[in-house]
Amino acid sequence: MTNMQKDDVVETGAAPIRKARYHHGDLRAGLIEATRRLVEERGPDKFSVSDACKLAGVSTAAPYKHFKDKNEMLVAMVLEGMARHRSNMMAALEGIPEGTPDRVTALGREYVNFALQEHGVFRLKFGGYTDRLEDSRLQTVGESIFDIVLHEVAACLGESGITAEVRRRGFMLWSFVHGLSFLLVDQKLSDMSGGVDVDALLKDISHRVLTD
Amino acid sequence: MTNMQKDDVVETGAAPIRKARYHHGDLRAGLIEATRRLVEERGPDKFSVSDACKLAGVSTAAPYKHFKDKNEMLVAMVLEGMARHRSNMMAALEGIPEGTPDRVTALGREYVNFALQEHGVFRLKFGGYTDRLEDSRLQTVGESIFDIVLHEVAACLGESGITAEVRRRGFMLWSFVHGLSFLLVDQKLSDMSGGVDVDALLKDISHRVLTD
DNA sequence: CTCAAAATGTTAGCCTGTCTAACATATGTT
DNA sequence: AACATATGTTAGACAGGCTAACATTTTGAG
Repeated sequence: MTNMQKDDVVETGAAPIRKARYHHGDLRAGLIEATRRLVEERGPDKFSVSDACKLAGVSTAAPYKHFKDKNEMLVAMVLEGMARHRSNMMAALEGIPEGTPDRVTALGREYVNFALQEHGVFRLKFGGYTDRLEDSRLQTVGESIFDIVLHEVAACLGESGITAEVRRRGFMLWSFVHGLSFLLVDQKLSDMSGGVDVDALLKDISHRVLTD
Repeated sequence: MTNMQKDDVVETGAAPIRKARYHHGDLRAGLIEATRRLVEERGPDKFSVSDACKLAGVSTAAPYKHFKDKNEMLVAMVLEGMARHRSNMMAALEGIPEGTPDRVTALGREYVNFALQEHGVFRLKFGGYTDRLEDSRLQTVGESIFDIVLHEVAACLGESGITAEVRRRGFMLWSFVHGLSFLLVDQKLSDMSGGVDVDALLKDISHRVLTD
């Protein structure tokens, strides 16, 4: 039986995203994008490879030419997301005077923003589902983001390098902002504390951790 | 075809946990325990209902007499775990003078302990996988644990009731301890900060947040 | 006590989803 | 043009969640 040649129709609605040819052009990227959309919309555990295939407009076997398995697809998507996260963090520092706690606060705000905006990525990266953690590239990009924070903390404390004390303070800040992100994503703040102001909270914490 | 009558053998090794009769006795509890074990050992996403059935020594259809679906099984297990968490938190206060920050620190330590000890429960409760959040009983037990913290924070601040400021400080502390728990579970501390002392960190944070 | 109803188990099997095997088509290098 | 390689397709094996139909115990009303 010979394969059917699909028509080269411009897609109308929301679903598939290509002019249906035998070869996609860049299916790898297309699948990552489809994965991202689905994970954000339906959540990581509702995600299925076959849904991603429908969205990308290919058969359910196609992804396995580009990814080892479902998990690799998710890792690839998270890696892209974390790269975005990193560049957002860098951008958040623009125009804020060096060595001020405001820079640390800005990083915290951006961290929280990302968690809320791309909570699918955030949860896959940090929700800690077993084998996804083991990818060393994920480890690396995570560290590079923490390094941005450490650099600002050092500047605020008047230290020239990343001393043990800088690490300690940086880790305190990270813990706080990280936990805050999870609680906000889970809507604990609005549910269990009245209308607490996130910005004020971040500023307050930065001050408390960076002084003394 | 008639069902086979199983022998009433005392089980030897690790696996199934009952004297095989047609009726289990308390299958609901047995399945929850099996679920707990498997989730802790293999992680929440590797968990399967059929594995739990093997461990409990019943057929794969049996659970559906006790739980609506897989998700309900996990919710039931997490509810049990959170009850344990709550009583551990209460116990952690024993023998520590009232109104001291040491009580808050002790609560933080116990929170982190639980996350490390029962990280499967912790991740299911807070990793935020969609529909599990929607159970109001999970919400309730979570709030009751936060209330323990708020009570101690109020005492430290010399407030008689749960004021807005008490909530704000309590939320800060929760954010910190919550984030710390996630980072410790993910082993970020040992990887990215040298040998930072968790106890000292908790004490330091309690002090910073409770003063001024 | 008796026996019907309710509770709780079992087997069989459907369905969805992951992934592999075998095959088809496109691309690019010579 | 022609082969190798890359990338897609269909068919189907297998696992896991869940339901339907049936079996066995337990319960409780008379």
